[in-house]
Amino acid sequence: MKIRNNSDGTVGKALDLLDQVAAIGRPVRFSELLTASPHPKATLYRLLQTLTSQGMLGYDSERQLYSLGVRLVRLAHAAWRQSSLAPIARPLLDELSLKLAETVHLGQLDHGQVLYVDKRNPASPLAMYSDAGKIGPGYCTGIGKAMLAFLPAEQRQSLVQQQSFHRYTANTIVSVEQLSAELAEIRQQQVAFDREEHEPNIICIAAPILSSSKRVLGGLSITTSTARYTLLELAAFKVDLLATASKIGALAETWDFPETN
Amino acid sequence: MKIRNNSDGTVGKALDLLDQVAAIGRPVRFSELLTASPHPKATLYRLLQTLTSQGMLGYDSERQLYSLGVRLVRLAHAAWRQSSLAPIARPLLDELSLKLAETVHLGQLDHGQVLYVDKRNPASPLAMYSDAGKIGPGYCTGIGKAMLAFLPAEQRQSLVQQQSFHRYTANTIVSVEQLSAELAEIRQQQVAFDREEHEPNIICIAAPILSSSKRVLGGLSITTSTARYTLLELAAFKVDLLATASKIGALAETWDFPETN
DNA sequence: AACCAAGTTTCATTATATGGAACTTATCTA
DNA sequence: TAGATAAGTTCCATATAATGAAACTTGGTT
Repeated sequence: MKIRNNSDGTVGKALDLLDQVAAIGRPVRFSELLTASPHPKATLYRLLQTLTSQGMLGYDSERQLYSLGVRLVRLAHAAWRQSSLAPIARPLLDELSLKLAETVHLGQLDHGQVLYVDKRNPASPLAMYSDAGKIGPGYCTGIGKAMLAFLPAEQRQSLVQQQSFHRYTANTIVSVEQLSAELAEIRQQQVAFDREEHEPNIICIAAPILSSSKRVLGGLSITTSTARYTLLELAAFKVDLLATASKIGALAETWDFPETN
Repeated sequence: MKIRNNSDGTVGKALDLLDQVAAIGRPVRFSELLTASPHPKATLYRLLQTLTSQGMLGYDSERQLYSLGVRLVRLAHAAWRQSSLAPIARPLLDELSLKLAETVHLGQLDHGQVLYVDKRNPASPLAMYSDAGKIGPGYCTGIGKAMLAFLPAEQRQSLVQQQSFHRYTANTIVSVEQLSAELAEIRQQQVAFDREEHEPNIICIAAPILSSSKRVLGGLSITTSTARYTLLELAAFKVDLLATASKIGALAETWDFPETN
């Protein structure tokens, strides 16, 4: 899963360390990091010092625990604001979610995986970082497959190879061949389906968001459960889905950022 | 405002560059970054390459524009999840906001400024300057003053000195002396008020969130407008505010992070 | 076609990161 | 409580990576 082969010098090492702390998912001691670290004690120690002093990590000196720092949240807020996709798509997500009364996701591609950047759930309101920022597998989510399908052949094949397949359900795609065939099908259909491939009873229809030059900017999906709709019925959302996806793509292109803030 | 004196080597330079891109607030060209950069062309170029290859920056090759990268959003999501404050406080914010029917903010201290990490806005949404991930001044917001007031003396004085005062309204505190006096008052009262110091007609009552050892973990505020309440009436929320703040503080201490994810 | 600006690569030099080992706390154990 | 063990921190010669002046390439303009 973690294919970040090229080191990119010291900066790369520092950022990998951030990932390591993120992956653990809770505040962590020096020694715990050390056992899983490719670096010797002194090197790891200095990397942690640097990141802490920079605010990328927090350090609880009472308990001697490192955790991800507040500077990340600040930077991510700026990232979200200046992404051409998320702020533009907001009103369109509202509209789509309201019209269909179903959950809508907006995602972007991140190293072959899906990064969810926004979500609308008609029932419960959105809490910013609890939903946005989550990642999901590329090969067994609607958005993931939709985005992969419309990538340039070379990049697509490379990312397909990199998927680390895991059988979440009986329907999960678990081979490069299966996935490639599915992606070809998606290119023809213009939309991707998640046929309970990631979670039982959860199905979705998804489309890529493309620029005018057909570059993949992101993906859009409508998610529901088998209790509410069959896959066949879900296909009826195709028109609305594609319309919204192309609107977002068009807006993202012409978007001029506000002069100052 | 930007007191990040120590360079911390290459990693520090790279992170400063991220801040620079964030501050511009929109996708930006190489040359624009170069004019504002302390580094020569080649150095800046390689820093950008590294950050882009690491996913901390995105690069639109068609338009030759750099922007903050998706990896930041992923890391911030993890930061939010593993912060001891935000996930724990969630249900309590809901409860408080619902009970009082007013806007509730949760903040943390970041270099003397307030970083808002969560927000609850019941039915009537007041349009104002705050959202998760946003930062606000420490010296003229309720949360900021509440947190500063309860810091250890040495740290408090240092941060008070670092504030760059700007008179947003007629009531804004604009000197170190005024602020120090206000903070002393806040320590006695246990709560801080924002008396239209940041935005006209916006007032709030705020309290620090403290650990059992009286360390400042964050701040909590109830915000409203002068159209709805007077400052005096706002003081009636003190009991509920302090109760919720201390509940959050207690929970944050005992919180055991889930084993795995 | 010649020019200019923006972006990219090169390479010798310099500065920085590295990591083995010694050292200093904390924590456990008998 | 001493002694032992582990965890965290500092040191310093060496190796490695970052630097930046300059040359080069690319794309656009007159």
